[in-house]
Amino acid sequence: MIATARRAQPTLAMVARQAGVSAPTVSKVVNGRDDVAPGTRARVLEVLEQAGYQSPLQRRSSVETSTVVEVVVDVLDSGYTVQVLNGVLGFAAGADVEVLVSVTDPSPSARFSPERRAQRMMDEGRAGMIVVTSAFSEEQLIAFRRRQIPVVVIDPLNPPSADVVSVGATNWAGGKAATEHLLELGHRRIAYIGGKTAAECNQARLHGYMAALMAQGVPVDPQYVVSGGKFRRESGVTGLQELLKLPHLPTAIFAGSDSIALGVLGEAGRHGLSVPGDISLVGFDGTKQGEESVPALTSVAQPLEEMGRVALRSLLRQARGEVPDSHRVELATHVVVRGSTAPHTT
Amino acid sequence: MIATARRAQPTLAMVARQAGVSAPTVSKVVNGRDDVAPGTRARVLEVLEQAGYQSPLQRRSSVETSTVVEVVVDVLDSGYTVQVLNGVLGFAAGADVEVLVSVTDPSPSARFSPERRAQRMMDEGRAGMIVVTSAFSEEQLIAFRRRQIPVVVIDPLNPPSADVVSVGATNWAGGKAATEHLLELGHRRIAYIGGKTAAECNQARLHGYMAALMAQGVPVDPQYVVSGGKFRRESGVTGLQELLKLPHLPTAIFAGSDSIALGVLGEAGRHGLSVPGDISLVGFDGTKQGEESVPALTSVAQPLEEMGRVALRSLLRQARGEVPDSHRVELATHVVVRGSTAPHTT
DNA sequence: CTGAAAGCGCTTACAG
DNA sequence: CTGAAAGCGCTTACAG
Repeated sequence: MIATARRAQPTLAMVARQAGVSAPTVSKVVNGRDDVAPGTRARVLEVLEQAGYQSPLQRRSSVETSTVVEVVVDVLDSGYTVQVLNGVLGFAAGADVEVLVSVTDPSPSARFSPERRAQRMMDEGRAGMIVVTSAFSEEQLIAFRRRQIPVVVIDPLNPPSADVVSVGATNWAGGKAATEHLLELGHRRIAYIGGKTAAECNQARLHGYMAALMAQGVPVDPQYVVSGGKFRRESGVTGLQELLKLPHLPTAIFAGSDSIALGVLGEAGRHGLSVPGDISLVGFDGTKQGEESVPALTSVAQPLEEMGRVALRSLLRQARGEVPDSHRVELATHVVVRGSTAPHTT
Repeated sequence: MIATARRAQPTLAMVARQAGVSAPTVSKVVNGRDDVAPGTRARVLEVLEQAGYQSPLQRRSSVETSTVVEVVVDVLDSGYTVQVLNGVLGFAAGADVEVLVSVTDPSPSARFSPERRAQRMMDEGRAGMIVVTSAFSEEQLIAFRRRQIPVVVIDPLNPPSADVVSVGATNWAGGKAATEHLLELGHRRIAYIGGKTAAECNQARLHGYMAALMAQGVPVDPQYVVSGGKFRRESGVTGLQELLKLPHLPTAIFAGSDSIALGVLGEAGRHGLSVPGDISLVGFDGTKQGEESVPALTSVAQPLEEMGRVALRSLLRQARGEVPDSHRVELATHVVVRGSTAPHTT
């Protein structure tokens, strides 16, 4: 598909002629003066929009200004976000793009409401937005698209609509591979401690886990499936506590995230359980924290930096007016075997 | 001190009159045309600079544009940088400031040389720069200041000159407190595994350690002072290996950073040494990683987020033309006692 | 190389 | 509320 050839930039005078008013009147509308009749204003606004009028400031900034993309994150605490951001930053350095990081405003008073955010992005001539948070609703994301602001969502909680470009990882395949690894080690009582139940990625991991068990003819025991609150340590702590109440402790646990796995690891230590001696443990994400824990965590690595890179590349393509090949890209996960898993001993 | 009252923005015509040339000539200089005699160009440039001429684009952007500060980091791998950045982001959200994160270009070809960076910051009307890397030399930092670009350095490796504002932590006091903690637990053979030897903060920590020992009449044994390469895991790994060669293993180790301490922790495990059973271990920084290791690390916490906040506040003050109270601020450290230290047993 | 003249795009002040 | 007229700040085309 070929980008529409741009007509010459319309001037105030051209807009005025087309709207059937004088240049000063258009000037007033553009500058938000209030001495314009509502009907006139509406008509002028329409022509302005339709003609794609840009003030000289806007026009220049889109030419001379460096490209700035905005990355919206919840908070930079998890290794997950940091690694995605690293990927974005890495690609940005090579592409001569600058990266603005903004944190989702936790307060509901919403100084940075999506509305204001969109307006600001327009004003500042930002190239687009990479979303690494679930703070934006589907409708909000689509609203950005309507304003022609390119958006890419990283691993959205809900199945992404075709109107929003998203980058994720092969969660189902990863969950399956993690469970297969444990099965190969001889484990049969394998538990899953999940993250946010409704999250698309959590469901995919859970179903990958179930698929692996079923393929081996191992029945899925609902007692061994613990839904966590979030993809956080606490979920691992409470998750293991629940499992400890069961008559038969599982011999292996697949955790929905490295954070959860690290929670399990800490809690196991507190109960005198050895990992991998008593319990084999697999995480998900492949974060640095998991790599550096003792024992180091076997984990399903998501290519987080790669996801950041791909997100930025896709965003820049959109900004150039290219149509993305696909509105959804999933990058491969792979199991990294480290010290937290061992063969099942009877 | 009162900020100088601003004169009305000079126009091209005013500059032209003052330089004794016509407006078109000034226009050419401003726009970098090459049909201007070198002497004329030099004279015009001087008047432009002295008069503080801004193009209409620059003028508006400093009024209408949101405030953007740039944070320059080496790479977002260490918890240290991430936490400082979190502090900056937190304060930024409240102050309606946007944060641009840029990574020090590792390649020497230097697409982002300090020169180009400074130019870009001027062009884009950035409010200033927070530096969390040692990639800039003292001279380069001062060069930024000369161009009126506010700069704040976080915990510089070298003692900061009075021309550059810096924010750090009380490293000496922290090193002393860490060592006192170990002394109170009854330890006497206490080693120090340091980071970058020449770094100001490393020296301060080392000397705090020595001060604590000397105050207790414990001789400083040079064998127990291991200079690490960097503030990284590897230094802890090799540091412990060196200590293991000594006839008497220390009963406690004060590491110059949490990363080093985690390196020690891992290596200790590999040698069958228990922490804190055989060796008590104290880190420095108070990072999340240290908090989440098993056992959790006793550490000298730096108020990293606070440092980020203070840095941004100071930067914004500079940007407003206020003179900082001090060119150097050190925020208090404090020992957080966790599982990696225990009383000395004989 | 330089600058008087013309021109461009927008805004302002004000008469109706 | 509207717009003709004047003006502002900058740029362009070109004569010298």
